[in-house]
Amino acid sequence: MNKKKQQTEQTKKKIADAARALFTQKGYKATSIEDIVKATGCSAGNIYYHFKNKEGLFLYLLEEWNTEWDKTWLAKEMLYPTTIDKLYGMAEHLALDQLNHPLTKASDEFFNNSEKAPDVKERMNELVKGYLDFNRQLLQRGIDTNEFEIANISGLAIILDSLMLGLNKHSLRMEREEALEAYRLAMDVFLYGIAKPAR
Amino acid sequence: MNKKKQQTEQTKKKIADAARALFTQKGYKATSIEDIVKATGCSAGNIYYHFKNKEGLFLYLLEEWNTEWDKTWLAKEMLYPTTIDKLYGMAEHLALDQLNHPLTKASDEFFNNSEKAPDVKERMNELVKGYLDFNRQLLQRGIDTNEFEIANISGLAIILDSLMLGLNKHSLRMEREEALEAYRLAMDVFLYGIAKPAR
DNA sequence: TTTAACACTGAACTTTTATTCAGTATTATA
DNA sequence: TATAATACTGAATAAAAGTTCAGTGTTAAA
Repeated sequence: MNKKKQQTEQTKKKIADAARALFTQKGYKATSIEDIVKATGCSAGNIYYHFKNKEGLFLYLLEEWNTEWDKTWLAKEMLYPTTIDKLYGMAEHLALDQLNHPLTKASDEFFNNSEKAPDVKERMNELVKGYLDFNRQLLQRGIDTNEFEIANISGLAIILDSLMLGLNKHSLRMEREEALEAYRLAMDVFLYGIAKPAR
Repeated sequence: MNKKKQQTEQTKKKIADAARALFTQKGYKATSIEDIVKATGCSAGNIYYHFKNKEGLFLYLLEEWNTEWDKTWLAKEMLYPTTIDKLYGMAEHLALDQLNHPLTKASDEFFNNSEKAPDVKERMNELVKGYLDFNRQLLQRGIDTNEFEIANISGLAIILDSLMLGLNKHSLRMEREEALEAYRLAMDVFLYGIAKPAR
């Protein structure tokens, strides 16, 4: 019962790796099963043996990416004492992570496609809710530690997510150092703004 | 020679309007000619009579969108005396006019997926550069009028664009008032930040 | 060794897609 | 009125896409 499980894991990973690269490069819709077949060397039927369908394959990649991000962040979070430090740390983490896994381009396309089965929509909504919850918690901690003076936590969770979302797009055209700098600057602005203090 | 020209203009506009809405909502690849046929009520052949092909239709929309944005903003800009006012005005304008920024989503997809002519790519790059130039000019004015104290104008132009870009994505799931509020809040943050002043 | 579960193939099937074109109706021109 | 140009139809075409499934070889269980 070992060699089979091992084989399954191996090909599932092979398919996932190829699909991730292709979705990243070409986008969701423009990546065909045939593309994945060519990239992996295995048959179309085999892909459907391991994944329910194209949508399921993509959602699998998103969720995998998500849990991976959570894991690495959890290991990093301890290093930052204050919430402000955490925000800069998160920005850096995102900047670096998204250079390696820029799946967001395809997921934007995927998300904005209206006609989806309810279970697919459910999984998508859970993903977005996860991001905002994460931000809310972070901001709440900053309030608790008296670092921020904000009332509208939910609103600012969206602002923060928007900032990171948009910045990711631009970072695709940047070098590593340039992207890091941009993310740091974004956090500067998020925390301190650009207007002159004396008003 | 009048009734025909008028008719052509009318149906061309009808097709463009429907296509714009669909591309915005569903993205480039996911919008089919059949979708546009259903939305307009005219035939597929008619679309190809007025536009060279799907790509040509999309490029037409991009160009039209660009000139339209410049025109409307130029008319509005006078109303806002300070640069800070201009920024809030721009945010409101973006929040309300949902035909502007949402198209960037489709154009990103279009730009990234298209393995097509380099002159098309060049035109898309010019568009992005145009936004950042616009932001840079706005920020420069704010510095000239002593409203801001920023050094890294180019960096902040990207931050501002990122904020608007990301916020637009969230605003698709919002009601009108909710979206307006979010854009206002975004500008608050951009200008004043969220950290406590006394530090 | 026999049986059953599993991993996989690849061609066939069904939809969907962009695009074309022969033909029709309407309008302008001579 | 006759002719040419224009605006449009809608069915046909052909390529590409996602998905399925009967069948094949391999591994685990009895």
